[in-house]
Amino acid sequence: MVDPESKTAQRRILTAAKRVFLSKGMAGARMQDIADTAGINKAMLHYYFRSKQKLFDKIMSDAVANFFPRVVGILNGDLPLAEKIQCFAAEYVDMLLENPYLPLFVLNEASLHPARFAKRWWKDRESPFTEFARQVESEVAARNIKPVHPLQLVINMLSLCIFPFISRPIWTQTTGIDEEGFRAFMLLRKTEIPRFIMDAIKN
Amino acid sequence: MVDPESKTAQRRILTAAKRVFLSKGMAGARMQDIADTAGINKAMLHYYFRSKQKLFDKIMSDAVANFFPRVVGILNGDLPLAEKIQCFAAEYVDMLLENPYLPLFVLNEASLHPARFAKRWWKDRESPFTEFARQVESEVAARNIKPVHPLQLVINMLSLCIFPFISRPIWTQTTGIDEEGFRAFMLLRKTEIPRFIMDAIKN
DNA sequence: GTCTATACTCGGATAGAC
DNA sequence: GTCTATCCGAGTATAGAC
Repeated sequence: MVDPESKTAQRRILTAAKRVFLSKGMAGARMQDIADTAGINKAMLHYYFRSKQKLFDKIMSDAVANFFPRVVGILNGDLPLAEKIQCFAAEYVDMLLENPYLPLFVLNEASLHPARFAKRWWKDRESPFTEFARQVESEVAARNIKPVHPLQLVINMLSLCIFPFISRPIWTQTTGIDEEGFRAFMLLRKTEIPRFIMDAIKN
Repeated sequence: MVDPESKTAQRRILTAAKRVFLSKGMAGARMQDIADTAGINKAMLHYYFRSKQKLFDKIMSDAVANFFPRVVGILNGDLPLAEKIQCFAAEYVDMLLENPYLPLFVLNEASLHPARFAKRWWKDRESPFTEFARQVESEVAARNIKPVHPLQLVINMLSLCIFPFISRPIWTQTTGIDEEGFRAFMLLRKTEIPRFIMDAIKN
C-alpha cells in the first residue's frame, strides 16, 4: 500500500503502478493490484489513464528516462578515462541499488517488442557511445591503454554493473548471501569494477 | 509452426511450448499460440499436460538444466585457471548463441518467484562455486594472480558472458549493429572475455 | 488420440449515481 | 472526482462425439 496521505490520487497511482509493473511486468500486472496498492478504486485508474496500456507506457517512459541518460551523460563528459569509469560504476550501482527491478523491466520490454521499443523510446536519441569511443581510441593511440575495441569495453562496463542486479535472486540463492550481504557485495563492486577494468586495459 | 512431420504430438508440443514460453514468458504466453505453433488442437495440450502451469514447469525444468550444470561442470573441473576461464567463456557463449532467450526466461522466473524457484529448481544442488573459489585462492596465495575475491571473479565471468545476450535488442539498436554483426561481436568475445579477465587479474 | 463445442473464470473497461 | 455495479472479451479448461 502506497502512503495514503501522499498528495494527489494521480501521484499515488503512478507510484503504485511503478511498483506493480516493475515487479510483475505488463502481462503479469493486474489493474486491481495497482488499485489496491494505491489505496483507491479500480475505476479511478481508467479515469486518470484511459487504459492499462497507457498507464504502462507512462511507467516505461519514466523507466527508460532513468535507465540511460544519467549514465550516458557521464560517458560523454570530459573526465579522463579512469575517472570516467569510476564515476560510471559508482553512479550506476547506486542508481540500481535504489531501483533493483529497473533493468529486467526495461530489458523485457525491449526483448518483447524490439520494434516498438526502438520507435517509441529511442527515437531521436543519437548513438550514445561515439564520443566515448573516440576517447578510448585516442588513449589507445597514446599507448596509455592496451588496444581494445571501444564497444567491447562499453558492453563490459555495462555487464559488470547491471548483471548482478538481474541475477540477484539466483545469486543469493546459490551463494547463500542474504539481502544485506548482497548490498555490501555491490557497494564493494563500486570500487572493484573500476579496478578490474583498469587492470585489464592499462599498459 | 513446428515441423508437422516431426514424430509424436508430445514432442511437437514441447518444441512449440519452448518457443512460445521463452519468448513471451508464462503470463504473456497463450495456449492457443502454442497449439497453433505445434500445428495441433488446443485440447491436445490439456490432454498431454493437464494445465498451462504443468507445461510451463516442464519447459522451465529443461531450461534450468541447460542454463547451469554444463558450465558448473567446467568451473569444478581440474583445468588450470586460465584454461578454465577460456573454456567457460567459449562454452557459455556458444550455448547462448543457440539459446538466446534462455537467460531472460530463467532470470524472470527467479525474480518473479524466488522462493518457488529455489525450492523447485534448486533444491539439492550444493553450492557450485566452492571448488572454483578454492582454486582461485590458491592461485592468489601462490602470487600467480592479484588478490581477488573469488565470488567477485565468478560474477564478473557470468556478467561478461550472459549480459550481452540479455541486452541484445537495446544493444543492436543503440550501436546500429545488425543480427549477423551481433553474432560476429559475440564470437569475438569468446576470446576477448578471457583475455580481458586474465589481463585484469594476472600479476 | 484427435477433434468441436462449450463451460467458466478472470480481468480490463464502462455506465451511471452521487 | 469518487464510488458501485456491470458488461464483455479473452483465455484456460473440460465434455463428449468420433
